[in-house]
Amino acid sequence: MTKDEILSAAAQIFSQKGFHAASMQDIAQAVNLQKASLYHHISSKQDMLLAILDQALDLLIEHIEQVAIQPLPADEKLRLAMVVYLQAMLEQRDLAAVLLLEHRSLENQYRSQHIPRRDRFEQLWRNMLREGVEQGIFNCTDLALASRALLGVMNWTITWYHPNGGLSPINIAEQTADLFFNGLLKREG
Amino acid sequence: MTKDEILSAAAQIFSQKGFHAASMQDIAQAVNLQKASLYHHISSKQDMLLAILDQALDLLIEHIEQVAIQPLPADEKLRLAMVVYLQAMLEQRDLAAVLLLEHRSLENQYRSQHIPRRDRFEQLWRNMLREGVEQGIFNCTDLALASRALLGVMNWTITWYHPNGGLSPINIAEQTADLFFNGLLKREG
DNA sequence: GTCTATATGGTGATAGAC
DNA sequence: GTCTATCACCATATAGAC
Repeated sequence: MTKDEILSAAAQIFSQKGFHAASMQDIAQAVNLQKASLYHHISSKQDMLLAILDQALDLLIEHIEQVAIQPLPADEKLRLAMVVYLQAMLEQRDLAAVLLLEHRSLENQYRSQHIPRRDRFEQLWRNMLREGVEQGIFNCTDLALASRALLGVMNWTITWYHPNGGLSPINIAEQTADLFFNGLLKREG
Repeated sequence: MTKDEILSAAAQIFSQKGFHAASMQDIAQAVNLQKASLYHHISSKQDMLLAILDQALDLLIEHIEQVAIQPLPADEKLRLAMVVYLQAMLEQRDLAAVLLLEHRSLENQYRSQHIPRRDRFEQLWRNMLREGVEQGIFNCTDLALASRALLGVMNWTITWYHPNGGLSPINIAEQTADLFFNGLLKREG
């Protein structure tokens, strides 16, 4: 048994039941161990949560940064980032769900380790929006609000997506990007 | 002590700590009772959660329905609904946060009571989108996806809004509606 | 309607054998 | 590295006095 296998099982259970409703017993059972044996690999339940959050954030940051550094027009870059982000999110649903919905279960001491990385992640989105404003192609009066709207429209997907629901991740990603870029209203003419 | 006072305190604590992390002890303390005394007013913790979810949903449905029945052009109607919804949500943050983030802590038997109302709520949004499509003013190929994007951009607000954060609810509501209607891209010309 | 006391069971975590 | 056994604690909920 490896630490990664345990974290993977834990992520699945945390995402299904929520951090506090999930017990060490549940996790041990999922990997066919006694719960005491888990503590050979991890030091506490909070420690597991932090590890999962960091792992999820690393995964997403890595994807987004690869897009962010490319010399593309801001609209193409942001669209690509949205598609890449949504695909990664929906293909690693357990990790993403824990990152987005369980991060508040982190106790203060652990949270202070995690927060800086999360800020950097949000900064990536804000910077991509800023580029578009500077290039005169984004219509955006408040960068902070726009980046939160952008994250909202993407992150909320984790609350309703099911892999057998008819829409594929790429399909969802493209349509969501279209809607966010063009808006709901039909253009005149 | 009334049931409503207890539910109100419970909503605040559920929204702060999450349902499972909040104890009956916490709630009793918040209303200056012994935890055993709570059971004179409510029958279980799950019962409290269901009551809060229903209360929150009632509040929001009531607001949205009042807008939905008005004979307005679809774009004006949806914009008004968004503003009304966001204002109600941000002014009743505790209720809304429990509704949006803790509903999955409901056990199956309780959930089956709650789900039909929730479906009706989502149907209200979908219908308003449909009206706009029928009137030829909304650009929307997939009603289900668009309504989820719409709910995402609004509901995510509950995860970051703080009343002393500079932006007022009405301010947030107007800007969010603008962005969702017009899109991020600047129009040509 | 609120209290004290308690039943009953699960929790995260540790000790120490193998 | 995994086990059995156990600790100390907290959870939801109930019983019954006042």
